[in-house]
This record gives sequence, C-alpha cells and structure tokens, in this order.
Amino acid sequence: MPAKPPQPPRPTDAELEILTVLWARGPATVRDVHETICRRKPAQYTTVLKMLQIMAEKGLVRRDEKQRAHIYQASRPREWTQRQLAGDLLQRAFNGSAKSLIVGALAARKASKEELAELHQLLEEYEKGTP
Amino acid sequence: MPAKPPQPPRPTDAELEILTVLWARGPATVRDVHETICRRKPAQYTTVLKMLQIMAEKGLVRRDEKQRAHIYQASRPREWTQRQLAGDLLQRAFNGSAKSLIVGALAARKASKEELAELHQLLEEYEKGTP
DNA sequence: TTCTTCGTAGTAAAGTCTTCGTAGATCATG
DNA sequence: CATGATCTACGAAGACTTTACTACGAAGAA
Repeated sequence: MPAKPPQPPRPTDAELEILTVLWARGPATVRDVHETICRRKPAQYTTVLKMLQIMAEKGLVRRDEKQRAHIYQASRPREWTQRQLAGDLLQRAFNGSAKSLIVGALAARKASKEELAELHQLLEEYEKGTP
Repeated sequence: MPAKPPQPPRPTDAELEILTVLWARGPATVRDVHETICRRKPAQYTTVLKMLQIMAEKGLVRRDEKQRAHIYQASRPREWTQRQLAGDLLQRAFNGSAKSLIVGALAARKASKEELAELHQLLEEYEKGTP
C-alpha cells in the first residue's frame, strides 16, 4: 500500500459528491453522510462507507477512529479543492485561458444581475491587487 | 450497439486531449492527430486510432470514410464543449455559483493585467445584456 | 506479381470507478 | 445471557478507461 499522497488526487464524481456533503456539514459519520446523500438519490449505506474508506486511503478525507462510529472530514478546505479543480479544467480544456473558462461558465448558467455586480467588484479588487 | 447520442457525453481526459488537437487542427487523419500527440508524450498509433473509434461511437467526433485514411473532426465546436464542461464543473463542485468558479480559476492561475482588463470589459457587456 | 508500407478493425489486458453483499465485531436492551 | 441493531472490513462484480498487440486488406514500389 502506498503512503497517503501529500497532494490528494483529483476527486472523482462520486468522491466530489461526498466531499460536498462534508464541506457543508463539517465532520460527520458515515451515517450522517449517507442520510444526506439519500435525500437526493438512492444509495446503500455500505456504498458510502466504502467510498469514504477509499477516500481516506487517497488522502481526500481524514478519519478519526476514536469513536466506534468513525468521524470523517475533508482533508482540504472547499476552496482549496475548488481551486485545484478549476485549475485542472483550465489546463485541460481551456488551454490555460481564464477568460475562456469564465466565458464558458457565464454561458453555461446565466448569472443574475446581483452576481454580475459582485463579479464586477471582485474583478476591480483583482485589478488593484495586480499592478 | 446504441445509436449515437444527440448529446455526446462528457469527454474523458484522453478524449479531451484528442479533441484539443482536432479543435486546433480542424479535420485530421489518425496520423495527423498521432503526430501532434507524440510531440508531447509517447503514444502508439493504434492507441490514438482506438480512441478516435470510440469517440466516433460516442458521438464526440464525426468521421468521413470516403478516403482510405478516414478524416475525423470534432462533432461539436470547442466553445460548445467548453461550455458543457464549465457548466458541469459549476454544478458538481461549485454548487452552481459562477462567482466561486471564477474565484477558483483566478486563484489557480494568476491572470495578467491585460487579461483582467479583457474580463472587465466582458463583464460590462454582460451587465448591459442582462437588465 | 511480389514485397513493403499504410490503414482499419478486432481483441484483450490492466487499471480505475462504483456499487453492494456478506461477515464479524461491538453496543444496547430485555 | 440472548437478541437485535449498528458499525467496520473484506471481497468482488460490473462498467468504464486506457493502452497496445495482432490480423488483415488496400495501396504503392521494385
């Protein structure tokens, strides 16, 4: 068995779904995660358990075994993983052009007026910070 | 064999690499694609061939068999697929928040001053178009 | 024509991803 | 204690992904 990688690999689809739950709920047991997942789609308890075990091996989650029901939590904060995923897609599909990615994102889901305003402000801060 | 899906599925990593070549080169033979791929990493000719065959089945590329060396081309324009990918990631990892995705993208790869200015302008057009 | 080169197709091996069933340990309760 | 509930670990099936070898036909050269 290889040691846990310091840089956990890109999460797969199912893994990302579980990470989403952990980010929203904070540290949680298998049962907690399972119940949350089940509200959106049918899934067996042991399936979630197995995923969490695999994710622990990969280093995507950390697990506290002090209790009988182990407590899992994402090993990286949401923002960190989101940055990885955005950067990965940027590299693989957008040839590194952040502009293209943003165009794609805005085209995929029309942003509201408020969201656009937020983005506008965000950009201005970036422009100030990058002289 | 199922018919070609009208909505081709999300391309995998290797598929996306090939699509990138086709987008850049336009319609191309297996040999063309193979040579381009080979400049960046070792790969067998028949591996590229097989990928293109699979991608044709999935509907990711179209193939013209009139010549002996078949001609392949992406079945969807780059922008369309990029929009799909951005939307998919937006949904799966960013809870639909375009802002978060953009923050992630900008954090992943610092944009140049020029790029930021372009984005700024782009946003203003969006804001005009979304009253 | 014969031999070599170039092309596609088919097969399959190895790896990963996802799902779930079963077994065994632990805990709570009558 | 006995029984049922709860939890983890293990194993494995099935699908998908990636890679590459082999076979065989078509085109071109000697």
